[in-house]
Amino acid sequence: MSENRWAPPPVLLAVDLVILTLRDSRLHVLLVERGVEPYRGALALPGGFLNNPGESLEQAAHRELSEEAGLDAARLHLEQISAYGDPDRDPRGRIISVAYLAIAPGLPEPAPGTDAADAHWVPVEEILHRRLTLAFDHVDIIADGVERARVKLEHTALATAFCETPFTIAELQRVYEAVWGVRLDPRNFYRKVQGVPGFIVATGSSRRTARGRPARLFRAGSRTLLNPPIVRPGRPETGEDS
Amino acid sequence: MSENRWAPPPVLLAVDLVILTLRDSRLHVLLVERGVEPYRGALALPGGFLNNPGESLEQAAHRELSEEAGLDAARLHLEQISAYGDPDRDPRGRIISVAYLAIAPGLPEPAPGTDAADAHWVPVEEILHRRLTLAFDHVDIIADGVERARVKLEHTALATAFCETPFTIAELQRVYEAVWGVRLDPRNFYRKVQGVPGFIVATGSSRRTARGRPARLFRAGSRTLLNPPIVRPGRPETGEDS
DNA sequence: GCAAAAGTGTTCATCTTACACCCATGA
DNA sequence: TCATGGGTGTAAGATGAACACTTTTGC
Repeated sequence: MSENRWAPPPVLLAVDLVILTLRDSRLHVLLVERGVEPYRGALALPGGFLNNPGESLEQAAHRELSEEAGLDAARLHLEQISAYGDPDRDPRGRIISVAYLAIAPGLPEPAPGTDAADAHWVPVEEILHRRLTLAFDHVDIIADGVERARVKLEHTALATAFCETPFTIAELQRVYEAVWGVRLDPRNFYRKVQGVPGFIVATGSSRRTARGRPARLFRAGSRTLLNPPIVRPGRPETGEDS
Repeated sequence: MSENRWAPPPVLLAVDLVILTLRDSRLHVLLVERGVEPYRGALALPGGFLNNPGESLEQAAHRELSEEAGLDAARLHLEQISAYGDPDRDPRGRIISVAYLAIAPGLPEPAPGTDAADAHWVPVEEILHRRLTLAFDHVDIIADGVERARVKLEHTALATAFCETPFTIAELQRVYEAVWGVRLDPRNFYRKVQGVPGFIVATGSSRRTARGRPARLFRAGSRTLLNPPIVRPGRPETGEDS
């Protein structure tokens, strides 16, 4: 920290949320339609300014989670992605945004009549591949959040945050497939996840499905770090140099 | 973002730097002795307030890097770690700090007489294991930065940022050993790093050492993402659950 | 020649992958 | 009994750890 005789210019600080969930086996992010300028009418991440003098960044994220998305903040994964501070990222002036990644089990379309009435689940693929235009730098923030989720699926028990408790191994597999955008062999996946000590724990009961043999039910284990990791199928080699 | 009729309270924004390097085969971080309250006389990370209205967070980090550490910002690894915003992290008031991780090849002790005269390289181990007392929440920030470096050594070419160009494979191995705190088999390491396409490229020449066969010299390749990864030796299993 | 560090070959255990096969259910 | 998804066995190939061994230097 430098000397404090000179007063540094204050900035505004916002918290934005990348809320991911699985709907119909596809990865979705929650976006809200902006009611005010700038970017009025455009889709944006839910979020808001840090407004309580005593609240931490994480507490602000929890508050926005319930205010803007109507989500019970308790019992849901929340972690910081990054801070975004380009001088021209917001036309209103110098606004630094701290983005958080939240992950929730499949949720219904936000109910009309609430604060979250103008919120919608949008497939991540539409934003990242079709480059749907969003407000501010929110496409970049979503890309960073999704990449974070992709990486953490390998080494942490993050995938269970996408599932209701209890869940089947097939449901867990759909999480990996949707987030990574790959197909996995169900037989090998079955053994692989069971081979990680502490990852998932059998509840003892089963669940009947539309057809086929009933699936055993599991809940998340106490272990948050996975070893051995659940490795992502290797992307194709792109040989360069020697 | 919420409505803008009500003005949110401004906060002060600081940028702090976790500058890592290898000295004598041990991981060190650069710390400065604080000349002003609070924490006068204590060791702290180099950093300062965001003071130029038009500068991005990353530009501010580069500026602090040259002002406080006397480092030519160009050509050195710099990435954001996280934002830290606990309400009571700074006794002066509400100050949010965005921390950056910088990695540099072995550098001399900062020269007296410069802005960086009160800066010192401190072994990371002393801070993390002996829990040396630092100003603010800087121990946590260093822990996060070191953990980031540890993880990224596996999947990215970050290790080359610790080395001068050109470097030997043994030097690269010392980076992995110091950051991970492990011993690696030189023969297997030798082949492993050469087996990752694009990671390191032979320059064609060699360097004589004090004794022993001269080592081939390499420079960083164009590939930043490593596959296959350089895997960290498995930490011991801690069996829980089933 | 000897010590030391660089670099190579080889073996054995383990992990991954692919896929044949069996199990339990609804229709 | 058939179709379907859940779950098990297993063999071939790839990977990784351990370590014997060769190469090239300074002394």
